[in-house]
Amino acid sequence: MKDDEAQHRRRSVTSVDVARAARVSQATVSRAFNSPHRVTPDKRERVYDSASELGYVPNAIGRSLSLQSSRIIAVVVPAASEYYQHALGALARQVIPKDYQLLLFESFEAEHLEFVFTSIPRYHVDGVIVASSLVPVVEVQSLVARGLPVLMFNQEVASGNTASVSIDNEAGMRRLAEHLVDTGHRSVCFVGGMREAGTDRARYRGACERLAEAGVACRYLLAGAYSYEAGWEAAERMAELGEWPEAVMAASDALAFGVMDGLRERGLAVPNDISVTGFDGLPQAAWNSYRLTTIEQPMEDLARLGVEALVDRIENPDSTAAGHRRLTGRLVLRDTVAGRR
Amino acid sequence: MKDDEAQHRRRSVTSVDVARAARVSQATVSRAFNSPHRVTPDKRERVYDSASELGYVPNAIGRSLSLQSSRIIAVVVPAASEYYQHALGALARQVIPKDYQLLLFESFEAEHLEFVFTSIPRYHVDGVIVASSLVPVVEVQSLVARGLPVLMFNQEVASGNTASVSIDNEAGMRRLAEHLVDTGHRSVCFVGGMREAGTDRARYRGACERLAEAGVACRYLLAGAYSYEAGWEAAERMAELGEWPEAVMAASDALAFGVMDGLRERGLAVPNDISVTGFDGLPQAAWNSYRLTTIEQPMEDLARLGVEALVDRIENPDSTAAGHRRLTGRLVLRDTVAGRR
DNA sequence: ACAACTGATGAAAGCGTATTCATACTAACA
DNA sequence: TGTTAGTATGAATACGCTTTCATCAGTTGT
Repeated sequence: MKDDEAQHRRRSVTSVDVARAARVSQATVSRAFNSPHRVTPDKRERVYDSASELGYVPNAIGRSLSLQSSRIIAVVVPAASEYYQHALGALARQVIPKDYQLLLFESFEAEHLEFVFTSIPRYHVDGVIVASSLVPVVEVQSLVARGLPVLMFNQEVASGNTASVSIDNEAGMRRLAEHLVDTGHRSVCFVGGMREAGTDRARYRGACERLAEAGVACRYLLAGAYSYEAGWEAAERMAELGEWPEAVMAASDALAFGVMDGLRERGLAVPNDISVTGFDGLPQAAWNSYRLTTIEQPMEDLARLGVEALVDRIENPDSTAAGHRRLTGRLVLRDTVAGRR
Repeated sequence: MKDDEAQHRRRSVTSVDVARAARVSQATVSRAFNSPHRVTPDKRERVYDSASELGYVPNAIGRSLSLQSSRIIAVVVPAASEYYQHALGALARQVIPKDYQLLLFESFEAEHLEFVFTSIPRYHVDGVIVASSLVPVVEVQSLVARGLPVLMFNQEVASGNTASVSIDNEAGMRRLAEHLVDTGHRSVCFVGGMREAGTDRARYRGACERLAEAGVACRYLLAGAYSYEAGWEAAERMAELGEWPEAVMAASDALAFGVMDGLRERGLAVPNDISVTGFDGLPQAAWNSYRLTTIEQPMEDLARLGVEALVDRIENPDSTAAGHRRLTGRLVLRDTVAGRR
């Protein structure tokens, strides 16, 4: 019986209700919450009392409509990526203290993405974070054309009117390649995820160039995805080729795990028979079954910088905050690379 | 020059603009989009033409305010949990076709949770999904008291006015325990995550009871978290105890991975020297370095059922959809349990 | 041919908030 | 004490949408 009030969905408490209870105008209630110094202490107290008694919380929808700003940021992430799930967490942590919320748009497949991008403008979000390796440039441009501040996460973007943040993929791979060269590797197989991904190209370029400088052969093997399974299959493909390289550079940690397990399954010891490197610095890279030598992305810094740039653009429309921010990854030496000869 | 329109944040196109361009009333524009059959074809066409020409998209904020319903569901997930990240993906997939969006509330620490729960009502979401093992019952009750439909994901809840969905944790662990009994194990160590988590208790109970029935000893070891690191430390703790059990039942896969690596680090072979079981069925459980025998949660089904129950309550306030929905997990036999004697 | 009905349409109200504008009041200054 | 500056407040409006209500045109039935 005591909860029969909760049974039927009752109209929620509005600032008008509070105003009536506190015997002030609705405007005063609004002021009491948004600019307390503009209200005399006694009325302010009355408002607060009535508010907490009635269980009043300001309605963000009404607020958004009035303010023409929702304090919500849309974030587009692929559903099944370990890396982007971590990024999402980091972004959430950065966004909260700035008093924004994240409206989640998970992208499953390419065709779903189109739907995602058409529905984003409906919500009148203050900004958009695109965290996804496969970016439909046209769609993003349509958001930008609407005057929406956009941040590309983990993506280097040339265009002047969208902000982006990523680590220096090319430099990261160079350092990894350099490490392989220094440890005497003479042949390398680069396992890429998807040709279309900008990060893939940059990482391959970094590996290629540094290896070429040292006269080390580097072949490109396309795994087709950034997943454990794709890595596993890449190892399979390498087995079919008959000749093992001295090292495998995977375009991502997830791929590297699959590659390692695939190699081991075929009786090769990592790193004694063959070295493996990853990229990203996922938590699993530190797990004892892998102990993967990799480039670790400074997620928190990346997220902080990105969110700062985006929020700057949101709150200061003609700021110069567009352009790319590039951080350097950290080379983490673990146990998957051994010296040759 | 061509993009200088996009430079200054222009007022967005509203239904009034479209109405003017199409020479109809604003009401007709609204009708053209929401109940097309109520508008004559010629005007409808004119509206659509003007709309696409102006790049009009209905403003969800205004719509929410008018409809008293935002078609947004808040979801509370812990930031760093592999399991809940998967759940989040599954929930997103289920929610989209029903035309809802997810507003993300990541919970980092206990004190942050309070802030989360107080800010949820602001957004006038249509419902809330709490996916988190540590549930502040008081906070949830405050939402329920507001008349907000709430779904507890991965949580068995007795209370009549909140829906919940989970697998049968007790039965799952029983089957795992039964498997260990059948394969001749005579001593088991159960590695729990957190005593306060409801799932932990249910899983321990399931293991305990079935093992007791077979006269098998079962000790409880508290890891303190559901993480790889906690599992690793649990293995360390077991080493200090001096005597190895014949099998370790971890309360989650994440724990099991840590336990396995910890055991191997100490020279024990899994499963030859010691068996290990997990719980949840994370993707990593299928990875070749672990091949973990575990109970797999039917994530998609769980998410579908949960979302159905929640949406039912949202759209049909006096539905009977409260109460607990329980699915059975699937026993996945892989390579971490070996026959004894 | 006229009444009764049906269907399309526009005007207007309402959703909850922030803010402008006008007004009443207090304090300060000469 | 009369004028002015300043402050606290309420009334009214705008934000973009859906929906009710009233109106008007067109159709059917007798």
